[in-house]
Amino acid sequence: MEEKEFLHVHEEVIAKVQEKMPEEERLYQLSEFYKVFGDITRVKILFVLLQGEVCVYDIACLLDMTQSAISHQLRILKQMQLVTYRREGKTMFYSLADDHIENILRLGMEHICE
Amino acid sequence: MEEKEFLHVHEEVIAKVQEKMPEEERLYQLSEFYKVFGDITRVKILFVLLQGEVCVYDIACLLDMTQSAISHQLRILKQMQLVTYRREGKTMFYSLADDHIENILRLGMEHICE
DNA sequence: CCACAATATGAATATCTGTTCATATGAAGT
DNA sequence: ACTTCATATGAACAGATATTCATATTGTGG
Repeated sequence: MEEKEFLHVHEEVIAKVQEKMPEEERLYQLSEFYKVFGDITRVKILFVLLQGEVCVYDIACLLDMTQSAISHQLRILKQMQLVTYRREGKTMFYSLADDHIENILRLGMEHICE
Repeated sequence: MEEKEFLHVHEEVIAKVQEKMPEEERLYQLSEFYKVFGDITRVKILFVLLQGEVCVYDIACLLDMTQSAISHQLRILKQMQLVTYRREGKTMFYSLADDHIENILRLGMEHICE
C-alpha cells in the first residue's frame, strides 16, 4: 500500500469552495432568474422586444399563440423585472427593462453557435 | 373619429420583427441551454466547479445532497456540454467545459445585484 | 476473481410549470 | 350606462422535472 491517504473527501478543495461560495439566497435568486430564460415562449417574447415596444396582441400573432398564454408569460417577465410596460388607451406596450437582457441573450447565442 | 386606422395588428412592427427573428430551432436551443441554469442544484454545482475540478462525492458533501442526485444533475450538465470529466482510478473529476460559463454566471449575478 | 469503493442509471413519485378555457377588468366611444 | 376592444386573471389539466431508492457498472487491491 502506498502512502496515499484515501480520505474520500478532499479537505482542501472543500475548504476552498466553501470560502468562495455565494450565499444560498443569491444562488437561489440566480437560478430563478435563469429559469425565466429557460422557456422558449419567453425567449421568443424577449427577442420580439429586442426590436422595440410591442403590444400584447402583436406578440401573440408573431408567436402564433393565444393572447392569454402570452399575457401569462408577460406577467412572469414583469415579476422578474425583465420587461416594463406603457399604457396607451386600451393597448399595453411592453419593452425590455434594460440592456442587460440583450447581453444575456447574445452571450447565450454565442455559446450555442460554437 | 380621427384618421387613425385601428388595425389591431401593427404591420410594420410585425414585419420588422419577423425579419430579425432567429430560427425556431435556435430559439429552442437557447431556451434549453438556459434551462440548465434554471435549477439551484446545477447552479451550485457550476459554482463549485469554478474553483477547479472536483469529484462527485465532494460535490455531494458540499451541497449536502445524495451522490445519486448529484450524478443525475452532472449527466444533464454533461449532455449540455457545460462540464467535462476526467477519470482517475475510481474517481471522476468534473470541471467546467469552457470559460463562457463563468461569464454567464457573472452576468447573471450582476443583474441580480442591481 | 472477489470484495469494496466511486459513480452511474432506471423506475417511481411528488412537485412544478405552461397552456387552455372561461371570465374579469379597464379604457374608449356612442 | 352600455358595448366593444385589449388585456389580465383564476382554475384546471397535461406534461415536464428533480429527488429518492434500489441496483448496475467500473476500477482497484488483495
